[in-house]
Amino acid sequence: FARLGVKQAVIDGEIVVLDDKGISRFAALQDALSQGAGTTLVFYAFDLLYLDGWDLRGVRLDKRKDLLARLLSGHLSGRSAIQYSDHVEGDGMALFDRASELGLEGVISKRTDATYAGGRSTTWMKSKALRIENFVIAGYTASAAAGGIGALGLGEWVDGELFYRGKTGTGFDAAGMANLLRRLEPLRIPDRLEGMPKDMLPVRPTLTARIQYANRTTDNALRHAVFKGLREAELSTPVARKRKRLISDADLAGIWVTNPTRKLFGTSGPTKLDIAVYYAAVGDFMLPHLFNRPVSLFRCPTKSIADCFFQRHAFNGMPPTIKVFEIKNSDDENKSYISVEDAKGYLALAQFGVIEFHAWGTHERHLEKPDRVIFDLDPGEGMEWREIVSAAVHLRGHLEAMGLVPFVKTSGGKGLHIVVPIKPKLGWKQVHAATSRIATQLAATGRDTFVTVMGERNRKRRIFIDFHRNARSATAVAAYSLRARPHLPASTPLAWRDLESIDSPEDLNYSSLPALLTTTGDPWADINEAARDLPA
DNA sequence: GCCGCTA
DNA sequence: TAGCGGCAACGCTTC
DNA sequence: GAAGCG
Ligand SMILES: [Mn+2]
Ligand SMILES: [Mn+2]
Repeated sequence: FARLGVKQAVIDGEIVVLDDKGISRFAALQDALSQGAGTTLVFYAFDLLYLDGWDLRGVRLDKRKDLLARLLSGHLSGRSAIQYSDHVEGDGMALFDRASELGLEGVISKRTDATYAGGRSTTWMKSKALRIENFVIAGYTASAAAGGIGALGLGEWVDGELFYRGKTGTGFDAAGMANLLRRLEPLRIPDRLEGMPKDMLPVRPTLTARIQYANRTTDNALRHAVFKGLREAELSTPVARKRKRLISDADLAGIWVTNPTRKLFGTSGPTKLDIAVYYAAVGDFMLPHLFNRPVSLFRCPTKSIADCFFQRHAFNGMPPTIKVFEIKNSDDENKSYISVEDAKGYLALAQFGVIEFHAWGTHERHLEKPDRVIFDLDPGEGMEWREIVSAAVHLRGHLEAMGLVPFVKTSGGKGLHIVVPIKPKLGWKQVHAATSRIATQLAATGRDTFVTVMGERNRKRRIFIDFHRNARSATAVAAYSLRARPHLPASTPLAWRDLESIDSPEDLNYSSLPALLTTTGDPWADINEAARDLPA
């Protein structure tokens, strides 16, 4: 400001932080203000109220901006900390559409002949851009005239509860509608959400749609909602391979649970039966990775998510075919441990409220010689999904250069697991140390991206390479295990070529995964043949 | 979710 | 017999 | 030695 050719001026404007596309991001400004340094603040000047003795508040807007532009001109470059906030006269609608497209927050419109007025007034208005967000499809209205569906009923999860948010009747063509109808019809359920119209047919809220809308009514319903497509994961179809059946029809017929309709968390969402059905559906793919490994179960037998607990020892009432054996702990005491060794025991665990399976990186037959190691990439706050993906690809290259064959799965949360099959030759101490070295080497290639230490605040905006899952008695969530969170995401093995096409790992969950697996099969089917020697 | 104790 | 309470991991790292 | 972490 000191360089401007002026003694005193009052300039109205806004301080912003721009992202790499030059778009103002409020969240980035908050970050910048709380962290103090490191980012570049920019002041956008949009009005001039006073200039060297002249009060300009009574002057027309177009004249004021003209003066402002002349005051600043000659002092600004594209990188200056002060920028002139330019305007467009005339076609407001076209500008608004373009702003929506670019993902801008919206448009401010002002009358060119207006004098300055602080606060709200009729001479200017703010038009928030249309936004696209995800909503659950909670129902639909049937309409023969429209070709099946009249409108989709939309829902939104808030604290584990589903609320009706209105409907949309536009955005789908004939083919899209036929597909939607085919998907929605089998999902019909009896109970309507509060506020849902009487002619709407409620469905299980398992499909998510991208919905564009302008704003919300006072009771939070969407205005001008437009269907922009289903949000779902898409995976590649490999050359057909025969599905090896590990679960027989007799096993399936024997599935039994008490309280099948018990909602796991809160008043809506998945039930105990959903868990049983999911594990029955994925068992053929999951069991090869689970059989005969010491396993810890994460159980949620009651309604309260806070009462969930880990169980690694044998327990009363256990399914009879769950195997029990002894393992010495670090104090040399014998403790009972368990493993799954047939489909019957596996399927029976749903009755005990088992949601998650966590396995050791070894088999009972050679307990002290691990056969799989895992690098758990944990994103710190502020890490984007695509950054985790590129970190995983980076680590893959590193491991392949060592002659190893890495596999990838989602963790079920926000991270990724890189799993490497190894020949069971080294002991736990050596394996843990070897993975520590690999993690440290990787971290050295990007100090700003990676950390290998657990505690430390520095995990913010970094990826923690957690190699400690490779210590004796440590576990990692098993391939295809669900996670005990509201929409039951699954830890999902992926083909490397599919990794980049996933944009939100929560789309891989108890409801979507069984169908996806019937076309993809298990991308880890050949993992055991890929075991190599881990350099000690 | 299950078991064992108590009223 | 209905109801209630106890119970269901662990080892390593970091402070 | 206690607290945090997964
Ligand atoms: Mn993780
Ligand atoms: Mn971790």
